[in-house]
Amino acid sequence: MTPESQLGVLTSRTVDVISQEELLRKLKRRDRPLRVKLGMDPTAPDLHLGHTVVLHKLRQFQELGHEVIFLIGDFTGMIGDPSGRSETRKPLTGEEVARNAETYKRQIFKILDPVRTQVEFNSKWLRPLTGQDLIDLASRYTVARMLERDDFQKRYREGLPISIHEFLYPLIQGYDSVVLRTDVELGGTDQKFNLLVGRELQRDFGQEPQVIMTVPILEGLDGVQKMSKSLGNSIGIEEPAKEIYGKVMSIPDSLLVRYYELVTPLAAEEIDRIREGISKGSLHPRAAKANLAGVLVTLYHGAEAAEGAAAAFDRLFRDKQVPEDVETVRITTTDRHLLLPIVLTEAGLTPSNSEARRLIRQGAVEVDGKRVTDLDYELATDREHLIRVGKRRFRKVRILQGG
RNA sequence: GGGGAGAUACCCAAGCGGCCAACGGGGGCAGACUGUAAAUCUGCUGGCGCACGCCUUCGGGGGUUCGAAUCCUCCUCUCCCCA
Repeated sequence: MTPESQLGVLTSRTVDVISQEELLRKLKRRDRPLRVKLGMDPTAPDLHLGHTVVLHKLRQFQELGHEVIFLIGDFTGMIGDPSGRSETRKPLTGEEVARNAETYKRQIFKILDPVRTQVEFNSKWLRPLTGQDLIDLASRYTVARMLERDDFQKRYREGLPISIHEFLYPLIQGYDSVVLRTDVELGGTDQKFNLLVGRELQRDFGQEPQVIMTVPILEGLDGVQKMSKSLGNSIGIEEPAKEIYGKVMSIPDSLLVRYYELVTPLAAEEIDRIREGISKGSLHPRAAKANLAGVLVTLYHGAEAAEGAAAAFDRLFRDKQVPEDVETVRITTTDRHLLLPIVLTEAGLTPSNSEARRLIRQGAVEVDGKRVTDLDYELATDREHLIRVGKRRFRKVRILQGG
């Protein structure tokens, strides 16, 4: 592939590329593969679709023969990422870091090619730094420039706290690029500032500055906020096939094409066809979404799992049938009967009796196919009951005498 | 170093001695409608064998009071102004 067409592929579906000219120049040099860096915190190794946006982009680099440096920020992780909340993070033990790293590898290699991926830990070169080294590093940047960063600026303006050590985070991240002699660094758009600091520092250290590329931040299930586990709107790539399938089906239509673009490995032409089909009305959004769900489940669990998930989904929601694999719970009681709210909680269908009562009052509970709104409803022992809470919580419950 | 403001439930934000488990908004959950979409409407949103009852909760500790999220005191944290 010519450097020009490589550039076309690599810059598609990105937000910033600083700069295209430099990237092209690097691509043209062809003396060695480019070193492309992605850094991640080792604290939350549960990757979700949001994380995969940048991984897909990295995969494209690999397919063009370049090398990925997957940097696990085990040192910076201890500082705490200021991009999020300013909560102090408990330091991780070496053991935890190692375990998280393994989890990362397992997850990222569902997308990345292990052969072309180098995994690094930044504690390797950061821990040996002396206080003097750190002061030297800190002297290379000014407070005014730090405050250019969006979230610092915003917090400063709004009178929210900013700890001094948060300024170290971008500096150190940039320093990693110096140590690794990175050619290109990728990240989400929220990383733009940090990535740029890396550029500046490399220049300051007499290196050719890295090109930085940012990819869009993926919206979560709510369609508005960024996908994040703590916001509860994420789809984890190691979630069960049925979960992934179901969650994908519930994304807003407005995100449909965006998901195709950002979190599937499908070719641009194919996505164009889908987009057109939807806008012309020849492809029902639901069908496009089912296809998307299938593609994603296949990616993470294989084709067979995807078929199973689709079948289970249709059974439950299209045919309105009870799922095939409902978990059975046994509850032992000394009474002859048990009250429904208590059974719900005991069976793990509701977090508390109060919540159970609320749901019953609201008509969200069915026992053996019949809606029950009586709080005093009692379940008979010696036989199995099928209980449903809301749309998708099912459980078979058997109440045993005993005690 | 001096002066001022503030810390309330998942988030924002009222309350400023009893009527407060705590207004309102967001979020979440549930029902109706659907394509498990969106939009919309409605209800719920601390726990307790279901209660005009009890327990826990308003940064942390101690105190005043019949009674405190509300008053006093000490502590911790945050912001602003001056130096």
